[in-house]
Amino acid sequence: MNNVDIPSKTAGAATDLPVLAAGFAALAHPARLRILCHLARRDACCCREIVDTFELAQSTVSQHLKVLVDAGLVHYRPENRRSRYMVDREAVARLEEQVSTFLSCCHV
Amino acid sequence: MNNVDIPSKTAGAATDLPVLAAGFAALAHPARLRILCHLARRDACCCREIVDTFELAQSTVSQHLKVLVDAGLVHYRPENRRSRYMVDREAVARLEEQVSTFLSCCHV
DNA sequence: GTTATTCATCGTACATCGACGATAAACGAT
DNA sequence: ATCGTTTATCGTCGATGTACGATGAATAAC
Repeated sequence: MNNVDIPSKTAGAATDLPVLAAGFAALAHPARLRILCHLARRDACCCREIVDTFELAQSTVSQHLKVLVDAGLVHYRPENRRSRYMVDREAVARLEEQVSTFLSCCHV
Repeated sequence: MNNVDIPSKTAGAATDLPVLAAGFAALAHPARLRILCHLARRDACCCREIVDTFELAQSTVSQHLKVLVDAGLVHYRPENRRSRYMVDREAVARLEEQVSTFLSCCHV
């Protein structure tokens, strides 16, 4: 019911719509897009650096980061003082693939 | 501030992050993904047909359709009795392009 | 030990979402 | 004219999102 067969080149990859929708939701805020983009430029960031970069309270940034981490798009490792956030590039690539597959099926 | 320069092949296409985030938001619900997919299969649909297809109240479907229309992904023309909903395939293609551009910039 | 820094989490306040039923308008059919 | 169908919109209710300040824990520096 929540799966869609997609005529893709990658054989038999059905798309799980709730999962895909969750991915979209994680990206549905400009601040998170900016954060993700910022993370992608550097290799790793601590929360503080992002707070300094954007004009947001530290708690707000922490929340946005959590959303990205929960969505699996960002890696998180608590380090000594600063925590280490890193784009999970494979996950982003995977999401891009899924999004592309889904959207191209909608404009063939 | 909300624009990101992306090293894309398509020259000079800066991405407007609030706009992109709005696109993501429109797709951030499984029901809307299913509706969009359904619309893409048929050429055009009335609201009723979608109501019959999915187990949702008519008002709910109408709301979801409105979101898709407001996001510019679906065309809307009120016809005699039934209204006519149609995927705007160019808009979807455009969004796919923007998403791809943004996401690939995040996993280079 | 004390202090400063960094961070996650909690609580709060407000806005928005998502579902539904009810309703009214438009229209075809009788 | 009346009835049934289709649809958009309104109101409501609970859940979720978004922002912030406050707080406490961990740790580096002194």
